Amino acid sequence: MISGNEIILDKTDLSILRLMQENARISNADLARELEMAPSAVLERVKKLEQKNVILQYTTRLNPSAVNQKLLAFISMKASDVMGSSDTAKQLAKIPEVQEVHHIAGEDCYLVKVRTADSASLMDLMRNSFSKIPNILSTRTTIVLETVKEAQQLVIPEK
Amino acid sequence: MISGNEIILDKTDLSILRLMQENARISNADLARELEMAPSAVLERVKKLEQKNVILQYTTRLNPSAVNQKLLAFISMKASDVMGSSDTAKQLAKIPEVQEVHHIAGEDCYLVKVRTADSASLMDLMRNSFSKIPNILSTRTTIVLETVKEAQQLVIPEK
DNA sequence: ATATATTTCAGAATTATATTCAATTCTTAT
DNA sequence: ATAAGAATTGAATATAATTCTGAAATATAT
Repeated sequence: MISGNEIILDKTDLSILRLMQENARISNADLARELEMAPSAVLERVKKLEQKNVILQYTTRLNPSAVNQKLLAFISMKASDVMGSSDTAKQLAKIPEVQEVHHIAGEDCYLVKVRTADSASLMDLMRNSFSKIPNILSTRTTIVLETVKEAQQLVIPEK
Repeated sequence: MISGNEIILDKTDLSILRLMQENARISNADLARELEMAPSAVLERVKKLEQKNVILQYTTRLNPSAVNQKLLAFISMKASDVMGSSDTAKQLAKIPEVQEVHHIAGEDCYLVKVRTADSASLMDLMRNSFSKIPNILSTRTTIVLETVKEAQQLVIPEK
């Protein structure tokens, strides 16, 4: 095998993924019933999908309000990164409140999705975390008033 | 209780949520071991968290490339919605390729996160789905070159 | 075409887990 | 203090996960 990493998924794999994306806690037995296969066969496929890095994570979507993460914002920023190096992005990614970091087309630009308790917490974050990252030339914050559709990953407070 | 829907989560609940957000397929037995509690007690809490809508969904994060969703873009749009009604957002939310729909501050503005196979698919989507939604006055597409951090929900092809 | 290797699958056996429930302990308000 | 309600435990049993083996199907090499 010279080529390398082309991942081929058949109909059965895709069905498994569809069911597990919908409900990650579906039992292997139920999966097998849906697919009309033996549980052992299904289990083997799931393990391969994990190994092949098709399945990245089983996660739980939480109600943001319930864990006191009521403010959602997108911050776009201009940075003076040298081509190829993206230390800025990596440092942004380390901040727990930062849910997503995307390097976007156009300029030296990053788009960051942030979730905090309120606007005061967001300002704290910008003062204490963002301001310590070098290369950031400017930021522009967009507050989300209402989210109609979403999948998320939240920062759960210690206590 | 006159107030109504204040959800109170204790330390144990938060630990459960933290563990389950990290790995939705953790067994109840393992959860109990981690928390040094009886499995039955943990199970009861998890069920309550589901009932109280703290837990929204157990989901599986997939490798976008593996399911042929290689292009990620953010589309910001101006719409002529009447205050309060947000049919536009609801219609956007119905499109499977649309992962997120946020109503953002500033003007009558929506921010939409879209994932497709490639730029041709994105253009198809804009021609065939977006253009059929009334009230949209203008759109601006931002292509993501690289994602450094993310949680997602993907459209899995039928076959 | 044929042999060989690889992959996929089903079914049985074993081990582990989920689930239920009655009894008990812990909380909280009075 | 104490009653009422909530949460937890532990044991029993119902379900499920996991492992293994061999058969079948598929792919690859000769």
